[in-house]
Amino acid sequence: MTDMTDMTLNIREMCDAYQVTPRTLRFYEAKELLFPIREGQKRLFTKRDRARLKLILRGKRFGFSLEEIRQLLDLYHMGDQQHTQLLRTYEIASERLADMERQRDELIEAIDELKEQLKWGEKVIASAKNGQEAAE
Amino acid sequence: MTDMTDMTLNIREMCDAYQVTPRTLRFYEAKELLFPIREGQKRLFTKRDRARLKLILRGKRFGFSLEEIRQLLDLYHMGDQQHTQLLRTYEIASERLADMERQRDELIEAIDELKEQLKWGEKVIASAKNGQEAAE
DNA sequence: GGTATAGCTTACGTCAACGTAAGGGCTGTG
DNA sequence: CACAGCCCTTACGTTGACGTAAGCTATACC
Repeated sequence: MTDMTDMTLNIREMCDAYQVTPRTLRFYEAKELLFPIREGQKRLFTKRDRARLKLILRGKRFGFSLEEIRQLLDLYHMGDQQHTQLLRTYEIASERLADMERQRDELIEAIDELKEQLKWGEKVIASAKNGQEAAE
Repeated sequence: MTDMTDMTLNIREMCDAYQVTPRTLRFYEAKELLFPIREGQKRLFTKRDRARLKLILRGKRFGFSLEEIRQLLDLYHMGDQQHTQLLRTYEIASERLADMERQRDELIEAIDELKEQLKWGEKVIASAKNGQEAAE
């Protein structure tokens, strides 16, 4: 077996893998969302960074700010934290979960409503088309 | 019956009703998301404005930009549009709907995962507590 | 008439999340 | 060694969605 060393990606590979720009990755590092190791001055992104980036991108799609995401990430990465900090993180995550559930419910409702509107739109379009045909 | 005239709200009432600032309402008017009528130079928000504002605020919670929302609003308000414009609006709304459905699915998945993490967090917290008790 | 209250306009300020430009370093290749 | 190709840092620019301050206006009340 080819020594499947705990593969790291350089910045270019990382960008291609996740459809982001180098600037974005460096920005996330500056904001302490990612912690690539260094080889000389070049960044090497680990498996851990890849897991975190996935979560970051997902969080963004749900409208969370990077700061909120940073706090959430802590939850996924607490091994030897202090108890109180851990509790705080747990609370934050619980709130976030409630947010997400609310958002999900509202989203489901909004989807229904929009579907209704689209049905209505189809009717209008169809009748407009008929009107046009009649005018020809 | 007290003449239930098609009640309009002034800017203050509107703000209180929807938890937004006057600046926000003026901003939305400038961006042509709302169309309050004028009494002198004062704005009066109609039932239509209230319906639109609800949709705007919801759209925002889903991470849509004001411009995207503006296009969507057209769908809820097309009476005498031209056919092509109407079609375009319909398309935009359809895309938006697809977005929302994707978002919903992803959200549901993320909720599950976060729940898992929280369960795990509970375990860590519980065991940390035991350790502390044992140390006392 | 004075002034408090509410609303208005104009315009500059702010914050997040990057974009983009400028200049420097390392490595390999002809 | 010259030059290309990547990567790096520093730092100013940009966009969206308002915040905020300054100064004007109209109505209400004393």
